[in-house]
Amino acid sequence: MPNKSKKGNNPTIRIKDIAEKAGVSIGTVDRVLHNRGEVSEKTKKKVLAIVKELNYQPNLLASSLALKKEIPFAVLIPKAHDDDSYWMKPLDGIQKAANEMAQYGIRIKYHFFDMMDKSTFTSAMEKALADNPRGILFSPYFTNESVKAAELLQEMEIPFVLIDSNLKQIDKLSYLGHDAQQSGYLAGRLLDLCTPKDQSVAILNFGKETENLSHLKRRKEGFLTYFEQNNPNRELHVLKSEDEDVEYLASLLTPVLRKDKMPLAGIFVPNSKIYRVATFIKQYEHEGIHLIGYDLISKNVEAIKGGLIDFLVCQRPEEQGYKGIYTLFEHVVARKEAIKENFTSIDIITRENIDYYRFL
Amino acid sequence: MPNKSKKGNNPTIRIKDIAEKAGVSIGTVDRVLHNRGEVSEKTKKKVLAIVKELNYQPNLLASSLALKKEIPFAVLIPKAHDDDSYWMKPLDGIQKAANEMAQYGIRIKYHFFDMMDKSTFTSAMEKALADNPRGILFSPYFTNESVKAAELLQEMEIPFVLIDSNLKQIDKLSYLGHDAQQSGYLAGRLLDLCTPKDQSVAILNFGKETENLSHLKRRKEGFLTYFEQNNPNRELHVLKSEDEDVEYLASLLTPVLRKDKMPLAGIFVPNSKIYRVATFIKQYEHEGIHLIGYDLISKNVEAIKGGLIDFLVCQRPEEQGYKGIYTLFEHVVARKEAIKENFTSIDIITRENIDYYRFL
DNA sequence: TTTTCATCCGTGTGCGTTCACGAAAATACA
DNA sequence: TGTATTTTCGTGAACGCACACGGATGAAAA
Repeated sequence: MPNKSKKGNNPTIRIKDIAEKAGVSIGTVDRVLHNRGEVSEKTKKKVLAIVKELNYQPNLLASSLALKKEIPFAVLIPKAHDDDSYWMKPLDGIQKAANEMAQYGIRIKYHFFDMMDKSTFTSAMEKALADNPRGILFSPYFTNESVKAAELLQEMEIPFVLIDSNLKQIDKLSYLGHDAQQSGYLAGRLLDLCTPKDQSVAILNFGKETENLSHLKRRKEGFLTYFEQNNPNRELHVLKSEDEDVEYLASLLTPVLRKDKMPLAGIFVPNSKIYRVATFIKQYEHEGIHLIGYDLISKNVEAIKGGLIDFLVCQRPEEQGYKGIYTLFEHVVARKEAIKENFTSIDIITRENIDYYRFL
Repeated sequence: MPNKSKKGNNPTIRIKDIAEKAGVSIGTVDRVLHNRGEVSEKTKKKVLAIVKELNYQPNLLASSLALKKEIPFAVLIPKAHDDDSYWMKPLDGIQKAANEMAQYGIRIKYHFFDMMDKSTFTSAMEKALADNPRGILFSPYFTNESVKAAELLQEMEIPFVLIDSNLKQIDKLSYLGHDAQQSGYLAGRLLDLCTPKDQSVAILNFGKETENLSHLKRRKEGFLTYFEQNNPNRELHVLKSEDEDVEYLASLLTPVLRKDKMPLAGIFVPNSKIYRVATFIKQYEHEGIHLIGYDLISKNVEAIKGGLIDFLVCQRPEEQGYKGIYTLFEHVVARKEAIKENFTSIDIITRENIDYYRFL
């Protein structure tokens, strides 16, 4: 009899069904499927043909039940300075994925590196490799070191996914992140939209900032490109703050704000530090200046709810972490193909919709 | 020996472990866990205590492998008029969930009803109930009929989740949808932001529109509330178009557009029909009017990319479908608790970020 | 012909559950 | 006390798959 397992109309085909149709035993089919040899070319071809014909889909449940060994994954991301840090967020997503996949034997080992110190990245990667992970998720924060690591991983045939930033030239399993240039472009659009055309806008970088430099650069490019293409007459200030201190900010911004002909109407900060500017705006009572920044860290959330920040651009860091692990899982356990470049959406957050952006 | 299954350090505890510790057989433990009687109070308590002590987590894989019977779910949503219809989107999400959960024996039966005809809802619900589903996902499009159905489902002890609209007073497993009022409020904010304060804005309803009326009402309320609270001096036109025809629209809008003192600067349509207005704007060359509407149906996508629409508010219908099924699954198979009111995010879509809103 | 060895393949066991079946223990009734 | 019931429990076979082990076959070497 074929199989009457689930009483559904379209019977699920099992290894046994293939075996019967091919006139061999399930052991043989198994050897073919995992191609671990010990089977003649002839029967191998026959089996493969039938597998294809019946469109056999292995039962993941039974598979990982039988295959009772662990599957170690490694995660390599920057250390979060505190609980409000950006890098807590991918971690949340990763942990959620880890919980869901514990059933399938997935075990995740975390390694953190210091964003100030390249050597910690390399040594963390070495530690990660020490326990022979079946897959790695990491953030290629330091480009050179990451390229080297990626090449090593390729040699060792360990699949890896990148989150947050991309290594374009490298053949990874997948990249999960946002399009930084486009997000800057979007920020330009939003700032342009909400400020009078005859006033100026500024982009402000924090100089001490060591966060993902290539991202910052590309966000800035996108922002500037927007005005080039859509409003070239707009006066633009490109500012750099050497300090995060409010007094320093005041000394930097006040001269720009004072200009009479083209007063400053909006400020864009291409990372999560926008809340610093919000603090300045509040302390010095400059309400009315429009602010756009990045990321749903709690200080920013507070500022946007208080009406100090107009827009936050959000790159779904939790989703990056979650999907990153999920992609590894699907590749290793379910042998599925992955999407090479998987851009997360660029969310526009305002005071009005922020409460509905809770990632679970 | 305890168990050395996964070679992990913290051993997964199995039914067998509980049985041994309680001095009974696994059959007994099983009976206790599924409390299907035939076990004395005394041993039941003992087993339960040990289950709790060891924090036993059943192995879903083994469970659904052994439990080879099907789990039928029913889905009850409005019929999509065509492939570009809004109601295709939740369906996509539902189907994605269905594929993932086929492994666990989940089988979904679809029932569609006509948005013009209440009786089709009732009869579809009857059909759905006919094959004793273990869970139902439906859209309570017709409130009265839905309340009745919900009460029936409660009696029959069939868990159900609602998508798209909510039945507040009803005790459902979960509601998945957006906050309609707040999305209208957000639309007000956006339109206010991108139009000069001394010009007027309009909200336009299509009269023939039979789509989810309570949603439309609440979106409108939110929109009006925004202006009441934030810009009460703004001139507001509340329009109703009896026809979707461009000529009719022209006859309706032209007088409003012509006003010299407070020319019309923006139009809000509280549903996916905004593309009709876009067509009108283009044909009658009224570029410069800002448009805000709902939903990523392809006609709207086209219009937003062409620069005719400024913003689309998106309620993630695919996610509603996906999560709806997922919630049922978790409740029925994994016996997890669900979140009663699960609002999806209210996404702001512009020409700049639309390409990154592909749901998979 | 018998022995040796490599190649190819089938059988059987176990993964953690579920559930039917029937046996044992406890209780009822005579 | 013995028998009939009822209650309570243990046993074993699946579910689909992975893999170890050993058996069969045929060709080459003795």
